[in-house]
This record gives sequence, C-alpha cells and structure tokens, in this order.
Amino acid sequence: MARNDDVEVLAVAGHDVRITSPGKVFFPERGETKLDLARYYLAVADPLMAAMGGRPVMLQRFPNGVGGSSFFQKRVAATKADPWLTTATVETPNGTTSSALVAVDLAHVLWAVNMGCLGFHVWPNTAADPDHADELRVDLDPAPGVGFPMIREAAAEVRALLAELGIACFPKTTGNRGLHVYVRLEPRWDGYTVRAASVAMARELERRRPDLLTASWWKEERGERVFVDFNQNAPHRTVFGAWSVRANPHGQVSAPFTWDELSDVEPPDLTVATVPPRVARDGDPWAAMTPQSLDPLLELHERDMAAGLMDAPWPPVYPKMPNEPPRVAPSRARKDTD
DNA sequence: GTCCCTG
DNA sequence: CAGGGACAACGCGGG
DNA sequence: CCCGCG
Ligand SMILES: [Mn+2]
Ligand SMILES: [Mn+2]
Repeated sequence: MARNDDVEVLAVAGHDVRITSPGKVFFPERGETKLDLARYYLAVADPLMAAMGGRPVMLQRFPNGVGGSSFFQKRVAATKADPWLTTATVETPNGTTSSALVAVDLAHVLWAVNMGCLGFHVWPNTAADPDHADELRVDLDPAPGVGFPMIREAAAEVRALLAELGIACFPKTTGNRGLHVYVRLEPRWDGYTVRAASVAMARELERRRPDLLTASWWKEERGERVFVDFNQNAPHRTVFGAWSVRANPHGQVSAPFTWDELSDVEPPDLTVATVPPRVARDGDPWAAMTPQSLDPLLELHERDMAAGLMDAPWPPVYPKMPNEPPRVAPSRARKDTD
C-alpha cells in the first residue's frame, strides 16, 4: 500500500487500485471522502460480493461527489493502465450490445469507485450464464403520498405469499423511499419467464390486498398504494444493487436486512457511515440465501392465463409482445366500438 | 475522472 | 497544450 | 406531433 499526496494505492484482490484525489469530499453531510467510500466498500466486501459478485454492472458516476454532475456508464474497456479489468457482453431490448464491467472482485469495485462511481446497477444474471436470470427482484414503489409504514406492510405481504409458495426471499432498503425483496433463483429460466412470474405475483398480491397493493402499470390506476413493479424484471433491466450507495448527502445505502428488522428499519439510518459497523456486528443478513424454484409462481401465471387474463404492458423501448394488451393508459385509449 | 478529439 | 464533449438507457406503441 | 414508464 503505497501513498503520496494525490493518490492512494490500495492492494486488493491481487491488483493495485489507484484512488486519485482520496481526500475529495463525496458526501457533504458528514464530509466522507472518496477514500472513505473505498473503505466503505472494503468493509462490506463479503456480503457485497455474495450479492453482486460475477454480475455485469452499470456505473452511476459522480466524479465530484454528491451534488456534482453525474452520468451513467455502461460501456467499459480494459485499458493499458488496467489490463486486468473484466467485462462481459450485455444487450439492450433492441439487440445493441455493450461490454459492461463485471464485479469479479473488490478490485473491480474499487476501480469503479475511483471513477467516481457511488453505486452500481446490477444485471439479473451472472456473466458466466447470460441466458438465465437467477434473481427475481420484487420492486415495491410507493405512489406519491404513500409512507414507509405501508411499504413495510407491503414487504410483509410479499414475504407471506412467497412463504406460502415455499419460496425464500430477502429484503433490502432501496436507499430511497421503497424496499426491494430478492429471491435467488435456480438458473433455469430466462428473463421473459421471470417477468411472467413477477406479473403473476403482482396480480395475486393486489387480489389479496387491494387496499395496499396495485399491479397497475398505469399511474392513473394506482391510487395511494404500493406498486409492485413487475416490469423491473423485464429482460436486460438492471436494479440498484445491494450495498450500493445513493447520491444522497448522507450517503444512504441500499442495505440488506433481516425480516426480524422489518418493523423498525429506517432507511435514513442506513448510510455509508452506519452500515459497516452493522455488518461487523451482525454479518450478512442475506447469508441464508439459496437458489429457489420459480415453478409455484409460474403455476399462478398459468392459472391467470387460463382464466383469460392477458400479459401486462411492457415498458417503452420493448417491441410489442405476444398477448400484450394495448400499451396505452386507459384514459387515452381509443374508444372501443364493439 | 479519464479519454479522445479539436483548435 | 488547453478546452470541451462523451460517458444509459432513447426508441417503441398508441392516439 | 404528443405521451406513456423507470
Ligand atoms: Mn423501486
Ligand atoms: Mn420501479
């Protein structure tokens, strides 16, 4: 570990990773620096790599820290300075390919930190197995006016349904206002199938708790409820990763926690400053994650299709899908003449 | 933050 | 050699 | 042309 005034060099995972401007303040609230951010990722390295290791990631970069200008970066190339960087090919819905960074070890993570990357958007597949999505992400999005108590209740409802189906799942804060619930999957299904399962789950959740949850893609139909964002499981879509840091003055983290903690978890309390001691004390809240079967949710989906339901609307940019209903908000739909 | 292109 | 732009999705379905 | 959605 060498050092001079402008550059800190960290020996990590067999590579020397440069952290330039280590003293630059990245998080104004408490003044954590770029080097503090690197130390944060070192402190959560074990659970971070369990969650993100081997996956392609997109960088969200703030070269001058929180409050500075920012941009996403998907394409990464190994340079002469860093010939060890590993990339993998990822695609967009229209087939465009990119070489994305793969989080193979903490050196790759810290390389990104040096580029001003606060957090990572993670693909639902490993680089080694691009044709299978091995993660189901239940994205709980509060409509305007919905507070965190309802989000907690929504997550408990997700857990109850999945438990009935024999599927183990694990929660994290998003770093913003919502929660994510993750299911590790056996690598047997592609992204289209995982999304179909997600549609079925969202609809079943709304059937059970229409007062609390909605599966409606169209905002005008959601009301003051929690939207179960099934489209976040569409092929090629990324999600803000576990242990990643938001561009918030406090450095709020997308922090995994245990179900026991659901009733008192407070997202603003989980920051780049508070999460490392939590991990040191409690270890990985997701340590028990093991690959699950998607079959129970696919049976739900088949039941809905047999009952005459259609697929749900896809996001913009995706081509029209078989059995997709018209992709238009109901209030704008052409009047049906039959 | 770094690269790459322009002037 | 200084300055500036690029760095993701941003095209697809409907009216 | 506009708008939808993250
Ligand atoms: Mn969300
Ligand atoms: Mn969402």
